[in-house]
This record gives sequence, C-alpha cells and structure tokens, in this order.
Amino acid sequence: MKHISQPAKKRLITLAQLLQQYPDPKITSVKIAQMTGWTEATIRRDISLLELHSGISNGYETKQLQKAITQKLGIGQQETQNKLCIVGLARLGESMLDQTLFEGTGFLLTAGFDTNQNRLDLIKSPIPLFPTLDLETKIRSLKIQYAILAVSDEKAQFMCDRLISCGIKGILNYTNTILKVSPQVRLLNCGPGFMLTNLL
Amino acid sequence: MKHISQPAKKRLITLAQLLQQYPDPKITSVKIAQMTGWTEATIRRDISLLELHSGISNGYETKQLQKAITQKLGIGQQETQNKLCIVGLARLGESMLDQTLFEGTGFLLTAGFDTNQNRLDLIKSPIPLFPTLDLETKIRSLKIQYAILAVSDEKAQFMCDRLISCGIKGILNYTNTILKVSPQVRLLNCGPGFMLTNLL
DNA sequence: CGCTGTGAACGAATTCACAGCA
DNA sequence: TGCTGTGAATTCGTTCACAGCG
Repeated sequence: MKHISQPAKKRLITLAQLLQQYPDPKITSVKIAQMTGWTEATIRRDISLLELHSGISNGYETKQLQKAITQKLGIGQQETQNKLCIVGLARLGESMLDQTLFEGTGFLLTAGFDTNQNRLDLIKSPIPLFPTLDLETKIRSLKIQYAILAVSDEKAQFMCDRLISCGIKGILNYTNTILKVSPQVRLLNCGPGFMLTNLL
Repeated sequence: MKHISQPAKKRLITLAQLLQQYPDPKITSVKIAQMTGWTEATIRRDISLLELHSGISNGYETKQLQKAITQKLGIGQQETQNKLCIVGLARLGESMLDQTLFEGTGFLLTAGFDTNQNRLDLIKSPIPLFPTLDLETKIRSLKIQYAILAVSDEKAQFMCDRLISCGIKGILNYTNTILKVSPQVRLLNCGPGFMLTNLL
C-alpha cells in the first residue's frame, strides 16, 4: 500500500464528505476540480493512491469512491474510531459539544470536562460531562486519545500538561496560548489568532 | 529583500509571540528549537531571511529579534493592520469577540455581525456590532478585508457568498461546511471537524 | 475522443554540513 | 568552543505530459 501524504489525506477526507451530497452516480476529476479548486492532476494522483483502478477512462462511481476513501483511511466505522473529549465548556467549548460536527471524521466525541460544577449541571448534552477533577481517571478509563482544548488562556498550558500526562495522542488547541508539548504529541493550533497568520 | 515563504512567516510570527514572554535577554537557535520543536536549521534559516546579521556566533538579542520580526513582517503597527470582522455571534462567534485575541497578529477586530437584533442588544462589547442586514454597507465603509465565519452550517455558504461579493480577501471558516469560494479569496477551514483530519 | 493513472520534471521547503566569527 | 549564516543536497508535494483503456 502506497504512502498517503498528509495534504492528500486531508483532501481525500474532504472529498468523501463532498461525495456524500453529490447527486450524480458518476463523477470525474474535472468536476471535482470545479467544486474544490484543486487541480485535476492532484485529484487524480490523490485518488490513485487508493489503488482502486476502477475509474479507467470513465470517471469514478460516486458511492464506490466515497466508500473506498473512508475504508482506506479507516474513518467512519465504530471500531476504528478515535475517542475525543472537549476540555473547557465555556461558550467556545460548549459550541463544539455536538457529535454531528464529527461525523465522517473518524472521531467519536466521548466526554466533556469543566471545572465549574454549576456549568456541568446547566448544560444539557447527550455526551457525558465530568468535572475536571476526574480528567485523568476518565481519560484513561474511556480510552480517550484526542482532546479539544477550549479552556481560558491562563489554564491552557496546565491542562495541556495534564492531558499529555494521560498519554493523549493529539490536541486541537483552540486557546490562543503557544503550548509546549512533548514531541510525540500532535498539536494543532486552531484559535483565530493562529489561523490568521496563515492568511497574511 | 529575500522572499519569506508562508511556513517561515508563520513560524516567525509565533516566535515573535514567544519572545515577548521570554525571560533571558539573549536566545539561541537551540533554545528556540527546544521550545517549539522545530529544527535548529529551520530556525536559523527563518531568522536569516530577516537579514539581521546581528547574531553572529553569539545567539540573538531577545528584544531586538522580536522587534525585527514584527517590523519586517509589518505586523503590530496601526497603519498596516488588516481589518477583521466576525459574522455570526452565537456562542462560538461571541467567544472570539475580543481584540486581545488578535494582538500582535497584524489584524484589528473592527466589527461583529448577527441577524438576531436581540442578541446584538444583549452582548456588551467594545467592538461595534451590526445587524447582518448592514453587512455589505459596513464592510465597504469600514474597509474590512477579512472575516471570521461563525454562523450556523445552513447559512454558511450564503453568508460566504455575501462576504465574497463585498470583495473580502480572506475567510476563517469556523463552520463545518465545505465552502465553495472564488479562487482569489483565501479560505481557511478552522472548525474542529476539519482540523481533526490533520491529526489522523 | 474523453478520461484515468503514472513516470518524469519541477518547485518549494527543510535539513545537512561546514566555513567563519567571537 | 559554541554559535550563526548559507551553499548544496535532499525530501516532499504538485504539476506536466502522455501512454493506454473503453
């Protein structure tokens, strides 16, 4: 099996999501290019990494392609799903407390944490919520491997350290703090302050 | 002046922010590498793009380096600041309605928009808020060039189109919708669903 | 023909490796 | 010796260009 690069992986996941709502039973690289703005060549190269060989000279079957992507990348099916939690449930964290946001990504939202017991009582959510006190125990017992960090900037590094000490694999940092993480932890800065620097 | 690539630019901005809170008056590429996880070589290359030539064999002066970065990249000073607005002020949008999040990024938060007049009345914010009705007029009159999109998924594409029709230059998409934009508009998907795909 | 799949060319960014300064 | 700055090598991702299938 060929190696699929990060950018290619990302495009393929997006593509799978697009195909889900694509009306025609057939699709070509040209049409995908029009929808996404990627070049034809890139799209064909990406798809060729799946080693389907089913599209020869005829475009791809929408549903088949979609299925191939999710299968090859191992997203969607329960067994492979990576468990995810949200740490910090103020406005920002609470706004992400919704499994539908993660459908088709390969992640399963499994828990929410907040220090404020009052807030935990107030929020009604189908996802179980816990006080931050239980962070370590719950992360280990529920086998959570990924976290969305949405606490206040002051607590960010501290909570980050606690998450790492639980052996978490990846963190989406929605705070505006530059976090120091050990190299085996994948960290992505998602806060607006960080993302804007990609626009300049 | 040498060309500074996107990735390098991003690292330099992060570095400038780090330097702001760095205690020692001197710093070396090794120390930066430890803090950030980047390689020494990359750091030295990045800094060399600034054409300082002040660090020969001795490490860099913290403050001087920081100043050089912000100056060279033209961030921080009022004249160069790019104006930014937030569209959609529900929990997510409201949580970003805070200029301090954007300090040192070269962006100035200038307006917030929401369809719900009631919400506009309720939120107290030093940043001026407007009904979505006035989106086009205000964006043009205030010369806003960048937007944070934080509306509900259903309205995302519609609002995106309206923003583009105003000639906006870049959009941070915090919704979970895959947006179709014209190629001259820079689009960054920041929603957790999108960001997670970078962790896989 | 129109479309895929892919070797080869290309371009961009990172890393190596070392000369040179204090 | 410890550090920077930078040509050269390398790696990685994208794009070209075309052979080959239906």
